Order: sequence, then structure tokens, then C-alpha cells
Amino acid sequence: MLTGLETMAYVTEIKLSGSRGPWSGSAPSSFPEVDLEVIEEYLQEHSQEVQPAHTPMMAVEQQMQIHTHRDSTSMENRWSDQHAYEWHYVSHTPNKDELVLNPAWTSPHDNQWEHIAYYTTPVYIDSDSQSSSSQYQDYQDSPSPSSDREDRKHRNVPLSPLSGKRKERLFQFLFEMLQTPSMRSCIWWVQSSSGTFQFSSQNKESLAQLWGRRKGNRKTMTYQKMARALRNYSRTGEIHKVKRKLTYRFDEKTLRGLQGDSNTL
DNA sequence: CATACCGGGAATTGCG
DNA sequence: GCGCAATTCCCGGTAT
Repeated sequence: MLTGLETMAYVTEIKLSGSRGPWSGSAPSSFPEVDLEVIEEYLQEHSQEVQPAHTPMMAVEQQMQIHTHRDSTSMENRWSDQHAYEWHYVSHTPNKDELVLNPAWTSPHDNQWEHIAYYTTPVYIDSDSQSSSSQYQDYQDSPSPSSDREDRKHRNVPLSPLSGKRKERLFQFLFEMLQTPSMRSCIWWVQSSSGTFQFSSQNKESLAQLWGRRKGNRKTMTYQKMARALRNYSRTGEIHKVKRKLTYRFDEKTLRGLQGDSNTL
């Protein structure tokens, strides 16, 4: 039989045949995966818009709930409690770990952060935010945040004229996804203030596929390949890997640049 | 032992 | 044609 991922792949291939088939509607539990189509559509409409006004995306989100909410989080947190690292959300809730997914779009008052998440940037929708934002400035991920190697040389992202649209970079795409509520089941901030984010081991492939589509690659993008590109960033400094499973961190500069963008756009 | 992640060399592709 | 930013392949290493 097909696994959730594969099934989804098929679905996305066949898709738009209008019929949502028996799966999505009646068997939401069959796959916690995210519906790429829905996400794509949504993203297309809101991609770069600056319309904080209303949130017509609610429709999308509702649909997504069907596929994503449920408890597919169990694994995600298994390691999180092994030893509190720089984030210890769940410190006291055994099965609460869901940190990200569920609570988000189910509570009525989450519109708050949804807003923030949208146009103000930094956002503090990360797992830690509400709990303990105290002991965090400590992470000892990589060597050190300071020691400016040779980045500041002549490699800055000047808000260049950007005449003509430059191709979207992977880290920009990821940042965008991180600001998209509906993508919370694929990627989320572990600690937005430090730019640390993490991929969902269940839906990382969906996110990768989405990236691949956006780029219009010939073959389908996979997390493996996307991660390879991510590894290149550790050389150029945009993003660094942190010692936690599926977790990375935007460089301060990169983050600042991205945040600036989203505000100024 | 099996599977998932991680890392990086190296060739190739697309684009500006 | 050049260089950049991936993309694709692949394979060894580590962790679970």
C-alpha cells in the first residue's frame, strides 16, 4: 500500500480533477501530511502581498486542519525532552509538546499571532515564547555568534535595486514559510528571536516538494537535496545547522535582512 | 541490524 | 562564456 507521503504525491499529481476524492473528506486520519495543493494555492495568492487587512486564508486553514491537526506530533517531541536544549517548551507537559501544530489554529484567539506573524515579522509564535523566554540567550550552537569571520567583507545583501525579479533563494523561501501559519506542520520556529527553526520529520518532504515546484525543477525536490543546499549555507553563512535533529538557524544578518524585507515590502 | 539524519565532494543545470 | 545558487548523485559517518 501507499504510505501517506506517496499517497499525497499521487494526489498532488492527479489533483485538480475537481474531485477531492474520498480521502481528504472522510479519512483525514489517513495522513497527517499536508495538502500541497491547498498550500500552493494559498501561497500563490498571498505570496508577497501586503494585505494584512483580512485573512481570507481562513478557508485554506480550515481545509488544512483536516489533514494536519490530529496528533502527528508525538515523534517530533520525543527528543525534545531528552534534554532541554535551548528550548524546553514542554518542560512540564508530557503530551503537550504539540507545541506548534494543533493549538494554533484551533483556538479562537490565535488571530492575534496570526496577525503578528504576518506583517510584523519577528513574531513569537515559537514554541518557547509563552513559556519561558528567560534562559535562552545561552545557546552554544556553533562556535560563536560574534567572531565575524569574513562575512562582512563585501557580502551583504544590499537592498539592491533588484531590477527585474531575482530568483527567490532557498532561505527566503524558508523564512516565508515560517511566517505562514498554514505551514506550521512542516516547519516552525524553535526560537524565532534567534532564528532557530525546525522541520517536521513527517512533513519535511512536503515542504521540499513545494520548494521544488516553486523553482520549477525538473525532478521532485526532496528533503535530502534541499538539506544539501542548506548545508551550502553553512559555508556562505546564511544559515547554520544546530545540533538538533532537523533544526537550523538563520544567521543574525540573514535574519535581519529577511525581517527587514517583510516589513518593508 | 535498520532507518533516519548529517556532511560534503563533485558534476551539472539554469539563470542573469 | 562566467559565476552563482542551487540541484542531483552518491557515499561514508553517526545516532536511534
